[in-house]
Amino acid sequence: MLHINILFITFEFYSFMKNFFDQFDFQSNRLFGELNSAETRFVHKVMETLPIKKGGMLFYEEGIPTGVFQLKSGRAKKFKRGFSGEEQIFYIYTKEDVLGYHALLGEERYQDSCEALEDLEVNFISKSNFLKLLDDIPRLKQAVVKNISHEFGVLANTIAVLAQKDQNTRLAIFLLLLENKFNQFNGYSAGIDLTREDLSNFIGTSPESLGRSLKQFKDDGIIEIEKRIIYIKNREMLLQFLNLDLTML
Amino acid sequence: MLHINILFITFEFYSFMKNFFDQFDFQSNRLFGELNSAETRFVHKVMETLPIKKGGMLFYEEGIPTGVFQLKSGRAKKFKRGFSGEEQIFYIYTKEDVLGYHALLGEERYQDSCEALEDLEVNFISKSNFLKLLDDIPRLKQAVVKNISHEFGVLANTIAVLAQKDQNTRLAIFLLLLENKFNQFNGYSAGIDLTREDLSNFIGTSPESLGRSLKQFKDDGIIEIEKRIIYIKNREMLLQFLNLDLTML
DNA sequence: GTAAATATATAACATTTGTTATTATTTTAA
DNA sequence: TTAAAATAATAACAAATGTTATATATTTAC
Repeated sequence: MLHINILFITFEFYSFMKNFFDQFDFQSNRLFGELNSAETRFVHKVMETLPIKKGGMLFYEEGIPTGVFQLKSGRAKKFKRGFSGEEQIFYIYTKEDVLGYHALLGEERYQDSCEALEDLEVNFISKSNFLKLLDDIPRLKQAVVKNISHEFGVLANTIAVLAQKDQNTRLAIFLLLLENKFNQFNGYSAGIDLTREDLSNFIGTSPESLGRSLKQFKDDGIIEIEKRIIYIKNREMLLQFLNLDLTML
Repeated sequence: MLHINILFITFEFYSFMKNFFDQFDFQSNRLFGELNSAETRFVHKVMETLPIKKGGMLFYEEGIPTGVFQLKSGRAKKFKRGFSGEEQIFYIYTKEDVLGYHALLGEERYQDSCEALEDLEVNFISKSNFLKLLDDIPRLKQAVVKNISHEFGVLANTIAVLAQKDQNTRLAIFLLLLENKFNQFNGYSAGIDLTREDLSNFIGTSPESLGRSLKQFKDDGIIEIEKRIIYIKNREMLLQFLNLDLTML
């Protein structure tokens, strides 16, 4: 009886976590996944491999759209600059993610910038080829539109976190999200490897103030840091920041 | 010579302000505006007028999509609830705005909630009728997709403001935006009329702390308050919070 | 119109975050 | 490998924001 109960809790918990991660994930890695093998062949035909160095730009805010990218390996940050020029990161792309299609679906210019966080291998599809793919594969167009709609919800969720949560809570949330995102292809956790500046530009604080929160988490045994890589040691304590109604789990 | 210079400054200033307002405006009031008269007749044919009382819900987060709304009069807030249930407003719709189409373009459920801030007159288009319109008028579908893409940029800009700016700056920005949005159909300013709770749920603070910022603005002669309505008295001082490079204006 | 309920304004104190400065560590380039 | 440059960690103090409490004003319901 107890055993069954535990299984039930576990199932509820995993579905909560899945929902939590989905709410903050663009899921653009699924875009080409729903195609059949003939369509997939079409897509791969027009892809060209492109190496991009760490620090290189995939595209610039206000730049004229060139095409669509899929990351084969590496990570890239998407950000916007405010009036005063400060960088605000609002997403980090990883392996398999597709990006750059917003500007092709109506807007004339890129609305944000994308920069490689490390050396990237990228599959590139030129603007004309991608628009042709959308025309030839209605299911792909439908999937892209659906995904943009989903991404809208992700940004709305991000707004809620940034506007409502204090710094430690924001850090807890982003650590959970980043570890999930960075390690979904590994069987183990390789930790969270970001410069303090990037991490602080993501959670909305200064690097010094972020450092203080990290130290608190270290002192509480929630995380460990080696070099600059953050390892989560106590996931439960991070989840407590979410202020969940645990009776439902 | 001086005269020409002043004109130049004025032009630059207005184009800056226009750009500023556009960056934070969904512009969904333009959606039906680009249609020709025959298409417009089609659209109006399937619209039905719907009165909604203050506090009434146009739709709920997680609810099954019913259709699309256009406000004929009144204002409505769009919000999402965080894990702990706190309301985060991320947009306020006014006269002419069209809303509710995200959920129809792929997502199964509404991703956010929309509530009438006052008694509304609404034009409603049912889901099936709207989807038929999108099929019959490709230009409309194109415009909707383009607009969602634009809205994505608005949310990204909102994220940058909420993550990077302190409370007084956020208040200054939102006051400028709200006054522009609320009074774009009037020749004069009728001020900003929102409950303190709604305003604080928009700028990301508590009503008490918002009150303190409002008091500071009052003491500095930036605003005046009557009943709860906020009147901007010194627009220049609000603009200074934007930290602009004024040499370009 | 009046009482009750709700919303707003304000102040005082606690906590969090921003900022400046200094030291330690890591990375880069010669 | 080593020196220089860049990044990260930490501390101390200043400023901003959260929180609790109380008084005032406004709206609602009878």
